[in-house]
Amino acid sequence: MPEHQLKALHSANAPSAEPKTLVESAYRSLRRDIIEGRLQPDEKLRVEHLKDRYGVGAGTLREALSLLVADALVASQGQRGFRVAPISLADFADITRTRIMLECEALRQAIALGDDAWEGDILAAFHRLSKAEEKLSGDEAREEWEERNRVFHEVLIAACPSRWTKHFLSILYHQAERYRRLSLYRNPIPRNLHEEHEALLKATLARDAEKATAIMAEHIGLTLKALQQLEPDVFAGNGGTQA
Amino acid sequence: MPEHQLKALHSANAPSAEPKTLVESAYRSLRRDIIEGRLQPDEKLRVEHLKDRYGVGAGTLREALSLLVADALVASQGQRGFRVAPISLADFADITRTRIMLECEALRQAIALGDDAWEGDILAAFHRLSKAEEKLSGDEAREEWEERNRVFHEVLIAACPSRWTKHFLSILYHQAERYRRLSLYRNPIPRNLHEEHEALLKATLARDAEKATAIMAEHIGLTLKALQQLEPDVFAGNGGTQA
DNA sequence: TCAACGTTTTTTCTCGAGATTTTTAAACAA
DNA sequence: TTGTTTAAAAATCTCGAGAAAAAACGTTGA
Repeated sequence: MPEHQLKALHSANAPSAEPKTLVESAYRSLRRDIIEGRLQPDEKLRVEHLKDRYGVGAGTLREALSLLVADALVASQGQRGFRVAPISLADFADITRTRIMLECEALRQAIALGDDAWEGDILAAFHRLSKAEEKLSGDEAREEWEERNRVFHEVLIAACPSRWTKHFLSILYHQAERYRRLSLYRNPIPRNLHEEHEALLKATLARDAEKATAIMAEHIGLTLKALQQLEPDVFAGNGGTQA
Repeated sequence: MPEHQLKALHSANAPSAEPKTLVESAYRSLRRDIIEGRLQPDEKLRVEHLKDRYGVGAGTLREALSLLVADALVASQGQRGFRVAPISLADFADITRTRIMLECEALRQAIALGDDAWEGDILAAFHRLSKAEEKLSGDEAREEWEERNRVFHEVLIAACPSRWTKHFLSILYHQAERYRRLSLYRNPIPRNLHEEHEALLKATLARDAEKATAIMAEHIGLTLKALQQLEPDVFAGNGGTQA
């Protein structure tokens, strides 16, 4: 029964199956609020307050928080409750480097092993992403763009046979999403995301692994560069020197 | 406060700090029982039975199980409870390959960045491991050897600055430990573990990154080869074709 | 003014009981 | 015998209340 393990490994990005339990429902709401910044980094998560906010019991919320520890979006300290995982530039640099290593390797394998159906899926995901890019001006559309961007990256490496690599990448992607929002808000470097994605698409379909991975590394690294050129006050109240 | 995040990321292998809550206590006992095979792969984990076995309440045990989902040692299915994560040869092959990629990269960085204290720690860990290897004949000593082997691998890459790489490696190490026990029980290939570790030590201290990573890849890969040469009935009742 | 101590308040952690859902088993018809 | 429907049984999921710990606060003393 491979389905179970896949679901377990990819619990972080289950396509969009309806949450069947209150725990899962609270888990998703919490994760969304953390990634989108409504629950700020390093903020204390008091169970008594949050159980009203999300309309569940204390035990249920506690269980949802335990699941978020898996994604490293929440940190639990011994007997002193839960906190939103802190952020720092050093941490994002680590996330970016690790993600580049894994995602380039996955892409290399996908290019070597992908079949026709895989190519088709990539084209479809790219098309949907392009459509979302056009109407990115409105703030509402960002939600949709973020989702389609995730799917595009996911489909690119779908032909990679390593479940573990993809599992780790999905964790890193969600981590990076927190930082990406900071970057987009301030908009320091005007990027032409469409061209980046198109170059990635063409190199991949041409089965040019060297070129594709180079573009991918550049593409992922640009968000880090953007954040590095930002004033450090974005990370208000962090530790700062972790990695 | 870097300590929190480190603890969160490395929750899977907290050095040996006393468990301060019942949840953590149950979490450790459960993880131990799963890794050592007392709770068999794919076995159903009924909360009502297990809460007696571990002497905690239902909610507490449920929370501990949620934490184990993080390590992918337990899989939770919608509204149908928890299960021990299944095992398969394909899964172990994936674990091994991914681990080789990450651990070699980490070792390369450690060799480039390690200082004198790091070298000293490696020597100390190697010495303790060697002592444990001598008395490995008895079954009791395996516990100690396994722990010192883990520390040796951990210290080797301690100088690698990437917390995320080390976090993922600690997950993979625990996963591999389940399979390693299967391999040791049957003992198909007589390995000279001491020589392997010594070669690894010498190449690392000589700062020969190419040689060290080559030895590391061979060292990690041997357990997979041993299991591949074993009859497939070791994985009784698995899916078998996942990766 | 500052530091240390003990009390009060808040928060976390833990447990058992009740409501839904899934699974199992039996009964019945074709 | 086989398949479907129904009912009983088991397990999961959820909640609120009580015990233990940590944080906050004010008081006391130098």
